[in-house]
Amino acid sequence: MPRPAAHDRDAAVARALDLFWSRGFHAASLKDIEAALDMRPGSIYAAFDSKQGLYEAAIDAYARAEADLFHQAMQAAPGAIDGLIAYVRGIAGPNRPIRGCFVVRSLLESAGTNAAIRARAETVLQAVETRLAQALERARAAGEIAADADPARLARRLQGDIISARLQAERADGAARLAERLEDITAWLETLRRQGTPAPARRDGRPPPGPRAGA
Amino acid sequence: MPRPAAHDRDAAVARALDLFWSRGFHAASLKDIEAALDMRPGSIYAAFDSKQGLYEAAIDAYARAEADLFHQAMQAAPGAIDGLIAYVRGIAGPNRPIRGCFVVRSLLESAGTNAAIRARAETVLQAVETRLAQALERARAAGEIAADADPARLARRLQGDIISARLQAERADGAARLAERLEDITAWLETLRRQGTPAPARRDGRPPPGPRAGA
DNA sequence: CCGGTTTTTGAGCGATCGCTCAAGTCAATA
DNA sequence: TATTGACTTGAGCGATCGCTCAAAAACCGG
Repeated sequence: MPRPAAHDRDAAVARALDLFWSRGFHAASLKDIEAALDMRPGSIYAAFDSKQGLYEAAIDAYARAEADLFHQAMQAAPGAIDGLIAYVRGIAGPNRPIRGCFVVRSLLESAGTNAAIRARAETVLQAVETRLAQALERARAAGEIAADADPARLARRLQGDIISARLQAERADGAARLAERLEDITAWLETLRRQGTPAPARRDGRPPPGPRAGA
Repeated sequence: MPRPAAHDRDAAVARALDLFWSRGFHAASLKDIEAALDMRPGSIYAAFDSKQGLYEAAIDAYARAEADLFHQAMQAAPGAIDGLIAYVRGIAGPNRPIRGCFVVRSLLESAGTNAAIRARAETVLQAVETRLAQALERARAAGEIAADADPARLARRLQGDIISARLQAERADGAARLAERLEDITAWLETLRRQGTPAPARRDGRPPPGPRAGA
């Protein structure tokens, strides 16, 4: 009975993400958006309510894509540290943009002006941090890294390092800068692994001792 | 003969910096600027040519202030590594804002929209990197860190870590996050120092061997 | 092929944007 | 104290902003 939508919502959000990623929220005008999505204002507002609604949809899509990449890397790897290394290496993998993290860009731009976007960006960053902490906790439980390592703190550092590496992609010669920083991160992860127990299996039934501050 | 300016240029730029720092370039309207500087449009344009001119003046003032802090820390310290540690600690010192780096914010916001600001931000980042590399080279020459360390690469990593630490200040509970990350950086600098030659003085007249990749 | 429902269109709304400039203000000189 | 000339003021410019809505278009079930 009804007329079906002429546009593909996911594709539209993907194009919006690309636009917002390169121009930011304020500098991307509705004229830009109309051109990028090949949609007229009425359709855009029917589908996304507002420019901000579209931006939030873009953040969500980005977060989902990032989570997928993470879980793919973890699932394909034999151990948690291997998975983290694969994930980090994949950041400069083929078909991946040489750009800073979109969520970080969102957080900075919205910091003093838009509480809703800021909150969404924070939530995503927190979710990533938790994901990393869980992987590191798995690595600790499996004896891949030191039994007294602090997964939560290590996760904060790892996330900071990844964000920082990706930020370097925004500078001149960004690809080389990004690659170098990713190398440093993987080297650090290897260092963590070297501090684990040589035999991966637990030797007794007792849980490992409590955490200490990260290296 | 002429009427002297009623406003203090440096104070005006400082207020503009604070405004741009919290709202960014696009979201800071001229109404906001008029209020922050307590100046009317005519005076603002007579003094700074354009909103962008004021922004560039703010970047320059920020860069100068950062350079001063760095040189003060280096001058007061007995060695180059001590100076770097003091500088890093000072980032969370009293009277210092709990905020991400203004130049990074500028780089990200201007990336896809404003080549002039982007170039200025890049130039400042490059200058900071060079400063750090020179300090690390001094540390290497003095035997404070390993003779085969790569000051340029270590500088890129150190700058990335500092930027990343300051970025954490933009998140919830930013002060604690910032402090933790700064601790990690100083711990890393101490590690570098432990890899230097125990006796600080050069043992012969020959220069130390060439650099290798950083730890 | 028509009637019913939904989507798309695009002109254009009021608000705000960055910015200009003629008039007014004020301090230093003569 | 009158004159001079730079600085300040603020109304308001044209352009653009995000957004609305009535009309036209398009698809589907009957």
